[in-house]
Amino acid sequence: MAEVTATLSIGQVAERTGLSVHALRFYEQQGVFVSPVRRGPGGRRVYSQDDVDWLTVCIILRASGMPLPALRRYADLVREGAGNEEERLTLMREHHERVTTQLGQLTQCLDLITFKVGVYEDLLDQERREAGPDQRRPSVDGDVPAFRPGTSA
Amino acid sequence: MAEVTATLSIGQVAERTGLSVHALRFYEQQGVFVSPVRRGPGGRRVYSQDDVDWLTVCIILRASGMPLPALRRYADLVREGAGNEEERLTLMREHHERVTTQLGQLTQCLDLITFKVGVYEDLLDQERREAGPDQRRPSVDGDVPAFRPGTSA
DNA sequence: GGTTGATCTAGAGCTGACTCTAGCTCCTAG
DNA sequence: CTAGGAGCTAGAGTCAGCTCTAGATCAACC
Repeated sequence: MAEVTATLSIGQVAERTGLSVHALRFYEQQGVFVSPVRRGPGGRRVYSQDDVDWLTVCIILRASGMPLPALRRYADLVREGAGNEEERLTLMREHHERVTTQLGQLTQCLDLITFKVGVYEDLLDQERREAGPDQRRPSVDGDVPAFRPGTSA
Repeated sequence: MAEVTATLSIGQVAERTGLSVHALRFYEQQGVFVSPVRRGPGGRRVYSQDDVDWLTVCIILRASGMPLPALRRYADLVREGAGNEEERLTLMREHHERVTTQLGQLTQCLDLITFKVGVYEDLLDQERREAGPDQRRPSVDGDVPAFRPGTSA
């Protein structure tokens, strides 16, 4: 047992995960950790590499919009141990769907932005080409040509 | 002038945009509309098709995480009329960046999920193949094999 | 005339995810 | 021995983005 499983303080974990110490305590209180965070002398939290690994997963899932309750649910299942893989699968598949939906929306948005950016670039280009400084058209009503969703390259 | 530019009540707009009437009033108060929403008899809001079109754009931008203040800023620029295309371009490019960043994160998350789903599917598959009902292994500590970011197909 | 039902305004309330504060305990260095 | 810094707990505060409520108005139908 010469394994010195590096233990980390809350500050160190904050530093290497990018979460704040506040957030770490908050996550703990929310039951996001698989194993209860151990305590060292003086009641201080002691984190293991496993904790950090788990947090890394949590951070990715959070970044993709998984709500904390779902994260807790997942942690609960993992904590329970083998035998509930179906539930974990369900949870992951649900999130998979959320994420793909989101990807769709983002892509649609990217279409829109690309379209708008193109329009404005053309406009500015044209302006520049057309004449020297100070040449203003009567103002296009509202916004440039309407974006028709699905009209992207 | 035989153009009967269909006018819509707040309820109708809510219905066809999917926003709540509350949200519509809130957006208006937040200055998200390009032209002030007109009022009909009795002070009731009267929306035009243009308003709905604009809302459609707003909804897409919101869905991709553009904050309301940015939306307002954009509306301000459009309201001002031609001449500020550079600013609009900047705004859009900024959002473009946010969106691509987000797309990256989501993709990373999708990798993770796909990996986990694969693991659980294999596990369940194996279990099913291995024997009839009730056969439980001593419990895999923590979670299945760690996910190494960037290990996806 | 009475009752819906949609709207209106102003403002309070809610949710999620943190973030911050106060007051206290430790540990370490000078 | 004391000063500083990191940590602790409990709980309050914040922010975005809505959502809901109350109390009033108004048009339309029975």
